[in-house]
Parts: sequence; structure tokens; C-alpha cells
Amino acid sequence: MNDAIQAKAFDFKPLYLQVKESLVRRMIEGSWLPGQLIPSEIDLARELGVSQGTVRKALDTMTADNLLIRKQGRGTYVAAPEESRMLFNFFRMVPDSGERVFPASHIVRRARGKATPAEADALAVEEGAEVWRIERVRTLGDSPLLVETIVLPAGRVAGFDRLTEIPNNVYRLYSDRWGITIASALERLKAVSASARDAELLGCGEGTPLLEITRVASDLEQNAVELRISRCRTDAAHYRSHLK
Amino acid sequence: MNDAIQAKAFDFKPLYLQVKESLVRRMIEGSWLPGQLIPSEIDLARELGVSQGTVRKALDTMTADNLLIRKQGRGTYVAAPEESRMLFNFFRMVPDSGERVFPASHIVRRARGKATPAEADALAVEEGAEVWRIERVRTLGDSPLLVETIVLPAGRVAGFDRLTEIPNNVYRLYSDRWGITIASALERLKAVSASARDAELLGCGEGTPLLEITRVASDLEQNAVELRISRCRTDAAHYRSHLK
DNA sequence: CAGTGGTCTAGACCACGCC
DNA sequence: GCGTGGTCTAGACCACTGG
Repeated sequence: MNDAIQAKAFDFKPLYLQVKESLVRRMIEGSWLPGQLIPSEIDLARELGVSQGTVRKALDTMTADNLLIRKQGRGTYVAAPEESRMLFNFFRMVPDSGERVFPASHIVRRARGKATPAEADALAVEEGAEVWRIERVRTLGDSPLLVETIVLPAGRVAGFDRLTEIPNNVYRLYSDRWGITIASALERLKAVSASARDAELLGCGEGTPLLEITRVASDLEQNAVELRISRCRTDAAHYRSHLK
Repeated sequence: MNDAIQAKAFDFKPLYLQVKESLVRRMIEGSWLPGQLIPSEIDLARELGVSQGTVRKALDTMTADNLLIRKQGRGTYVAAPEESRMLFNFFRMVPDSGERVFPASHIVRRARGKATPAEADALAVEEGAEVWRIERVRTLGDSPLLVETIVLPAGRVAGFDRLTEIPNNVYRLYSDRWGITIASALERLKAVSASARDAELLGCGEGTPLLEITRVASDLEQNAVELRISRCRTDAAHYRSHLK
């Protein structure tokens, strides 16, 4: 990092961003694993040949991106897809009562197939490429909350068919099994009518208004990894969004 | 700020947060108005008796909160409720096609009344307190997108009845007319069925699934200022949410 | 060219967790 | 008491804007 040359005119990139990229690369390549304690600021600064302040700025932006977790007095850890963190960051349906309950999941179907045009577009794969589809029902407390279909490119999840069980927290599965870190997701929400199948699985009337969430989740390199379409009952829960 | 005394044990507050609070107070009290150029870092540092780095950290967190806009080479400005910024931060419905279009608005009704229990709870006023209600239809391009009811505590908007016209961007109205800055909002989304009135105003069938957004917007002091319930058609548009 | 915010550095001290 | 991240300072230089 000493010898990084700052071009004069059009491609200036601050040192702390170069540091950040080099640290993110360690996560991508797997030399830094989720949950792991990373070296202290002072060690990183020495290793990279920059000041502690510059390392700090890189670590701070990574913390803001939820890639790291810093604990005063203990050190800096690579963020891990733990239940509580995932629940808070990526699962925005909450009971109207307010308390945050962990949802349970029940797999309805698991099948291999060929990507539809819409799926191929969302996942940036060829139309007709092999994909896995998982359909499951999630419940909050006793009553069914939503039914969702998760679509994964078969090429990214080798040996998927050998899994005997699919856990509730699939992002942790992606991480543990294939080293895939979900770093961000884009959700598009619409209101739709419950189909006969929705009604059956969710125990509501056919035609009941449901909240449909179409999520495309991406890894550290911004590549789409998962497409998920969830259809949610909203009679006792809602989607929460904080704006500022 | 020189003489701020740091208590030893339980109520430590970093200097840059004290600086931040003192600067936010200037906005609340109206000595710093939206759109205004504020003094340079170095001037603020001298005035407050702290280092430039501490002022910078305060300004950076305020920028992250969308309270300030910093422009290299020009200076730092108090964020203003301009169309484009509001559209980006607070209006999350976008056409499925993707381009961001400015919605138009048409007022349907404006009336004074007494707060229902639900309204009183959301706005933190007494049940039965005087409120203004505005109902309007918003269109995106040619077709109606949503119908919404805006509820305002009458006490916060003196002279509301003397307004001859209500602009599309009401947050700018709150700012210009009553010095109220909307700093954050909490939205709760559900799927509902179009009522006969919804259907009439939106030109859709009764019972069509609509996306219902219940928003409580708050000012710089975290006091609820506006309750807004929007019911949106989602046949050609969706609510966008970015998670990370 | 002067003034602003943006980056980078070096060093001091504080709050916290753990042994 | 030691090591960590968190705060604060002082000063240098860079990138950008506008007169």
C-alpha cells in the first residue's frame, strides 16, 4: 500500500478505500471467515504500511456496511449470519404487537428445474439455466405468516441435492456450505390476491390480499445469488421500513 | 465547549456528539435555516473551542442523517426539503419500468376534526384533539397511483385553514410555513382490499389488492408531526426497499 | 488564487473487556 | 494491567469550486 501510485487526474481513489477493497477481498477469498477476529488496527496499519487513522476509516465504513462488528476492548470481528442479526437486517415482517419473534419454517417442496426468463433476468444467468427451487411456509408464533419460493442457481450451490435438511436460516447455510456471504438485497413490494394454493398453505381465503415481496440478494461482489418471492398475510403482522 | 466537564463514570458523552447536539439545536431554533450555507469547519472549531477534527466528525454524522449536505470546494449546507431529495428519501413507490417520475397530486378533501384513538396514539396527542385531515390522489404519469389521508395536529399548523392551496411537496410546506423539518419516518406496510371509495378514486375494481402504507413522520426533536395512510395500486409500480 | 471540504498522518489519552 | 477500539488534537497536503 506504500507504493500505491495516485494517478493525477481522473482516477483518484482514496487510500482508505483501497484498504477497504483489499480487506473485502480477504473475505471474498475466504482468508477471513465469518465470526473470525481480525488483526488489531495497529497491526493492520503496520502490515499495510498506512497510518492507523486510515485503517480505522476503512474499518468504519465496513462496519457501516454491516461487514464487520467492532467491540471496544475486544477487537473487530467479521460479521456472521447469525439468527438475531439476520432477523434484524433482512427480515422486515414484524407482528403488529411489536415484539420480535423468530419465525419457524416448514419446507413444502424442493425441486430442480430450468430458469424462467424472469428468474434468469433477476439472477443474471442464462435463460433455461439449472436452478433449485425451494418452497416453504413460515410461521410466526402459531399461525402461518407467509409462503415463499427461493430460487438458487444450481451452479453456485454444488451438492445441494445431497442436503438432507434445509435450516430456517438459509443465509447461514450459504455461508457455511458454499462460502457465500449475503451482503445486500433489493426488495420490491406489491399487493396481490391469494391464489388457491396460497390460501391452502396459509389457511386464509382465496383472494385475500397478500403482501408480495420479491427479493434479489447479492454477495460481496454484488452478484445476484438468490431470488425469493414471499407472499405474506398481513392481518396480524406488517412490513417495517425506517426512512431518514 | 471548552469547559464541558466529562463526568467520570456513567454519563460519558463524546465531545463530537455534544457538538452535534448544539448544531442541531441551531436548526431547531431556526438560526440555521434549510438551504443555508453554514460556517466552515475551521470557523466552527474556533467558535466552539474544539479541534477541526471534532467538528468534522459531528458534521459527518449529521450528513449521514441527511441533515446537512457537504460540497467540496463550496461549503456545508443545511438540507432542504427539495423535490428530488424528498422523492429519493421519502417516496419509495417507483414504476415497474424503473425510471423515477415525479408524482402529481390532486386534493379531494380537506377538513378539520377530532383525533380518533388510533390517530391520537400515532401522533402522541390527546384523544379528541383537533386535527386537520387532507385526502388526495397521486398520479404517476397518467394513471392514478394512490389515495392517501394526511393527518396533522391542528396545534402544530396554525393558520392551516387560511391556505388557499396545498402543494405537492407538503414537507416543504411544513418547513416554509411552520419551520418544521421532517427528519425521519416509520412506515408499516400491509396488503388490503380496495373499498368502494378507493375503487372510485383510483379507477380500479372494488376489492383489488392495495398496498397500504401507514407512515408516522417526525421532526428534529423526534416528535411525531404527521400521520399518513396511503393506499396504492401496485399493478404498474412497487415499493422499493434496499437492505444491507 | 484563495477558500472549502477530503484525506492522511502521528501521537496522546479515555473507556471497555478480560485476565 | 494490558490490549483493544473510541475520542481528540494538530498539522500537512490534496481535490474541487468560484471569482
